[in-house]
Amino acid sequence: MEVVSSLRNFACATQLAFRARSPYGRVMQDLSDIPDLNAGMVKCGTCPIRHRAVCSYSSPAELSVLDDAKYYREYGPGQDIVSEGMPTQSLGSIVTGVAALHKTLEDGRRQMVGLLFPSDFIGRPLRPIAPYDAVALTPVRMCLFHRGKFEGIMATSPSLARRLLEMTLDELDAARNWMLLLGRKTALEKVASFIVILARRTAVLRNGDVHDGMAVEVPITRSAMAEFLGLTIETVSRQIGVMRQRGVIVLEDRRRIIIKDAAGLLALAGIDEADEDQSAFA
Amino acid sequence: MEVVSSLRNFACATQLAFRARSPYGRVMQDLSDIPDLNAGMVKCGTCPIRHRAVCSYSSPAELSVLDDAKYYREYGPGQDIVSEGMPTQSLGSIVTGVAALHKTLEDGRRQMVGLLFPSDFIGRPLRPIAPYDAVALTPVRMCLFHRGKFEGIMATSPSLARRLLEMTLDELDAARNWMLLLGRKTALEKVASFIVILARRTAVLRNGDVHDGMAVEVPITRSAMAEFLGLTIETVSRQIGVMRQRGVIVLEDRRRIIIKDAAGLLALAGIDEADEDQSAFA
DNA sequence: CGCCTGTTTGATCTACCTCAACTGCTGTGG
DNA sequence: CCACAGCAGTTGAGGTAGATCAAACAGGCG
Repeated sequence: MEVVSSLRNFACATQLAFRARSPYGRVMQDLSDIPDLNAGMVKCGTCPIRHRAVCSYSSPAELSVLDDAKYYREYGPGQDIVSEGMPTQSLGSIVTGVAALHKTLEDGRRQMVGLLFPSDFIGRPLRPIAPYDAVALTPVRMCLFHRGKFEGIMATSPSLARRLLEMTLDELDAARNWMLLLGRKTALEKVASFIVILARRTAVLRNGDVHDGMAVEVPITRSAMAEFLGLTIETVSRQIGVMRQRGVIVLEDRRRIIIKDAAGLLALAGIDEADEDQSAFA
Repeated sequence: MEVVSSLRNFACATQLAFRARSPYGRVMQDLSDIPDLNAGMVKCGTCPIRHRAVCSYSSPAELSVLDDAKYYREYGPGQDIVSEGMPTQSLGSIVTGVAALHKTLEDGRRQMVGLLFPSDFIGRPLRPIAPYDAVALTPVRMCLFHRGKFEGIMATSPSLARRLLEMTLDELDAARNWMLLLGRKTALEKVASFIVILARRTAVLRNGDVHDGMAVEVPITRSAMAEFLGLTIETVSRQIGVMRQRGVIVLEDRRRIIIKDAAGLLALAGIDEADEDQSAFA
């Protein structure tokens, strides 16, 4: 378990760095409207998310079945991967990039309900109608399977189902931590918690811990942060300001934060150390 | 899928009625501190939750293995079933009663993160440390397995794992709807949504729909409602008052609500009809 | 009858939202 | 090369939904 979780974090942090250095504009988005079925296609055995994605327990024989069935597709920032209420004909893993799941009320109020990094899985076997939007926040490359094909493979290969159960249980834990945040934390605690989440992803990659002086890349806009936290962008911005004034963090750049006082940040987030290794969103 | 969901709802509504007629006091709770390993023990084949619990896909042969491994235990209202941060040596299904999962911040702020009815599963295979408290809200009877034994059975019998995956995916959907509620709905919408959730459980039991004049049993206290909704008890009470004044509902009793204007209630809850059959917490 | 717990109601306070103006960066076109 | 449009982010002023503090009320149980 520990290994899997470290690897997940590795992927995420890699992505953060990538995103920060390469902000993409509208042109990229339009280009990627064209499905890219071949470019950069990789054999499962050498896939960067091989050891942490839904296929990580699959044997070489099972992998070759997946190899034959899979196809790649790319999405530009802001582009929909799946749309709420629409049937999805395919499902699969994020290979590179960051995506978000959203739910929306009729009047347009939106709440992010998932923040997904490389190796995370999008789509529900056996349920064709998507209960949320999935949107690419950065350029995203997906490794996809047609729904029916995937369900068929899953029925004959228990290792896929087992890994999917494990990942789903982890996501459920994360969702529950997130519910505590949404329902009971103050704005300051919410923003501090979000920075801690990012910091832990980054730290685990280096086999380290969250420590004073470490830099954290923020892979998403203030607006996406606000949707994550159930706040407005103004409140997010103000709370970041508060933490800056208190000397807990320094903004190196709008997308890069230096943690000056890790203990203070943890305290602001209302997180006890015991939660540390339980889940992505402790 | 449809059948399963109807049956789930049947169990819940049964429970609601039971709870409303039989409020238990402290004495019951003390009695139930003594594990009750035999009384009311039932063969899996005739178990009331047989067709919707984690075992619902198990063959007769598999059931007899479960039959040998299982034991019952009862919990009184307010009693802990599992405690956050503690190792759990067993896991299993609710046979009768209602239980809640809570997460707590150091200063005592609490958020409910799960509301569980008969056939729902408590405990995570492969993760011995519980990330939340589980508390009985009414008298609860659990059908339990020792952790190691359950994991062993799961490894050899894919039908258990498959059903558990299905249930976990449903819970994740529910959690995401709940996140939308916590992050973006107003107090009035939250309370209206909660009543709609209860009403749908009740309605589906009768193979009907939420309609004017229907009665809804509220299985939990205002305080538990507040913890569910991320509000205070006072606010919950006031919003119920608002709906009463507007003629949307009538309180027959503190634990029993008559819906006068179902369409109005749905509108207040900010739920569109399309969500109707997607999840317990649409 | 009187206590205890759960609920309602009232008065005030405040954290966060809303509306609005401004800053700074990036890309674009003259 | 500069001007300026467009967007993400910050900052400010003011309003409000919901929390907090406090008191009254209702039902069940000893």
